[in-house]
Amino acid sequence: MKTQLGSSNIHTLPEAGRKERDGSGCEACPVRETSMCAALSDTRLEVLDAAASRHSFEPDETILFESDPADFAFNLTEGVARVSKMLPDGRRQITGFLHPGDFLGLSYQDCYAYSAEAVTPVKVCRFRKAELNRIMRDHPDLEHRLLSMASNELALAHDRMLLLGRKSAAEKVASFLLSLPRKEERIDEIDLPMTRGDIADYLGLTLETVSRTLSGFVRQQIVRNATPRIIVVLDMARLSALAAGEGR
Amino acid sequence: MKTQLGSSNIHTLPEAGRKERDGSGCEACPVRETSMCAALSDTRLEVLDAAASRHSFEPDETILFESDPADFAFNLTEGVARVSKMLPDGRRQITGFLHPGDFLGLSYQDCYAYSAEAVTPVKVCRFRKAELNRIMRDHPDLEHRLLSMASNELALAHDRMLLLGRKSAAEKVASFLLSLPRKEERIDEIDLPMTRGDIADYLGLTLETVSRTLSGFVRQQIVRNATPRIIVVLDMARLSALAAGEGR
DNA sequence: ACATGGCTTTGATGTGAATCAAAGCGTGTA
DNA sequence: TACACGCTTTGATTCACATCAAAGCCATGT
Repeated sequence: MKTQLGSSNIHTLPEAGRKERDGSGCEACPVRETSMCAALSDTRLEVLDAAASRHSFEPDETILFESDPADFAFNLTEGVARVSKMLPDGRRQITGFLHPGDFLGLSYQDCYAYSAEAVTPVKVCRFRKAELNRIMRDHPDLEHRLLSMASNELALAHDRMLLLGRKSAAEKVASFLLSLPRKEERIDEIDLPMTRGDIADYLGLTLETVSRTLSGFVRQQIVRNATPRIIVVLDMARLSALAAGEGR
Repeated sequence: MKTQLGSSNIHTLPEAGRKERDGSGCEACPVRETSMCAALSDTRLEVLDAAASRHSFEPDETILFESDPADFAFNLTEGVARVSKMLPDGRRQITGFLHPGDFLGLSYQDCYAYSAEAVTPVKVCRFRKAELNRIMRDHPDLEHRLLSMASNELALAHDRMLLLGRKSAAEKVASFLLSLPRKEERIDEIDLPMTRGDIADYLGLTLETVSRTLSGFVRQQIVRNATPRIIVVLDMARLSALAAGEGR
């Protein structure tokens, strides 16, 4: 999978993504307790609420674009997004998939160092960086929360480097499957909203290798394919061992 | 390069590394202006000074060890260190080389997620995490500084993922050479204090491939070998193009 | 000056994943 | 119902890098 510049893939215009008009604030927000917002009490959250504007993005729409001025930060409230970097000839590395509660756009540089696009329909809270910085000055708890989130991200980034630099294709795919969020009630079902090409660009492989590896897992009865998009884990022990780098 | 468990590679004992007795504080510290300490005025810095203990490590000595309780954070003041993660069978990924001014041990987990060892003789300021957190509460500027350092690290980590996942061996080695700090007066000289095996484990290659690639650069007159440890850049444009993924 | 040991370089060969190529399969649409 | 488009799977072949193996090159110490 080389470039990904489909027709709908327009750069971030000042008002990219549909702006939501309904005043649905933070009270009923699905990530109230898992995102950075958890750092603030209900009353203090009003400051963030006032600073936020809500936006929606359709699949493959660009949320922010590498090298654009980094004026905004985002809180992902619904859907799945991919963060990626490109080489001049189109080679792409997806550096992360974002899920509800994840923060996007932390950076003290002038321009974004990466792009982000919606994988599924996405909703975000958008903040002006300058305003967010002002709020952080007044609310150290928020800054503390962001530091702890950043430090967790850093730990995950180190795991990813180990994966990219030293794991085999099978180990990469196994690790990836286990890194995805699963529903508690269906703990053995893994949803893959992204394409094989996206997965390949995340794991440093080609889409053919991802597909072949997954087929191999099916043949070995490690997983079962409910649909191409839903994978059911049959042998969690084996999958975990592979992911940890213990099985061949 | 598989394991690296040489004789001197003892785990972090409570008092690993020689503790320095001389009271040389922060006034003359070489990283006063580049490390997290830059966030504090001279007077406020005394609080950090009081909380710090100074330690030295010889080459290959362990500064902190993966899975040990993460009680301390470190400020590297002199020397070069490597941060690494291992797979159970000994495959190793070096996730970063640390230079003076770099911070080590940020993490809100109970145990370190990686190991760190000295490459050259290293000096550090060591802080108890609990104490550092207390100081941060009283000095939001320090927390702000750490957040900005963490966000820079995160950006570098994303670059590293692009490198590991999508760059060729030549592009990896070129990127690596240009990522190393150079002296202003000798801007074309690159010092490689680490072994070819370390470089390989950093780039997701083998030491033979690193050596061959470097030899290739010499053959193509891109660099010259002053000693195996000192590389002189002859064609910076070509090297930069390679690193950026523009030359073949 | 001469061994020793650790790192680096170079060479021969092998292999896992990439590349090139062509079917399958599903889902939305006429 | 049938067509079409995009994604996925499978197959044949190639290639970049790994692996295995052997010198070379310094430092250090005797």
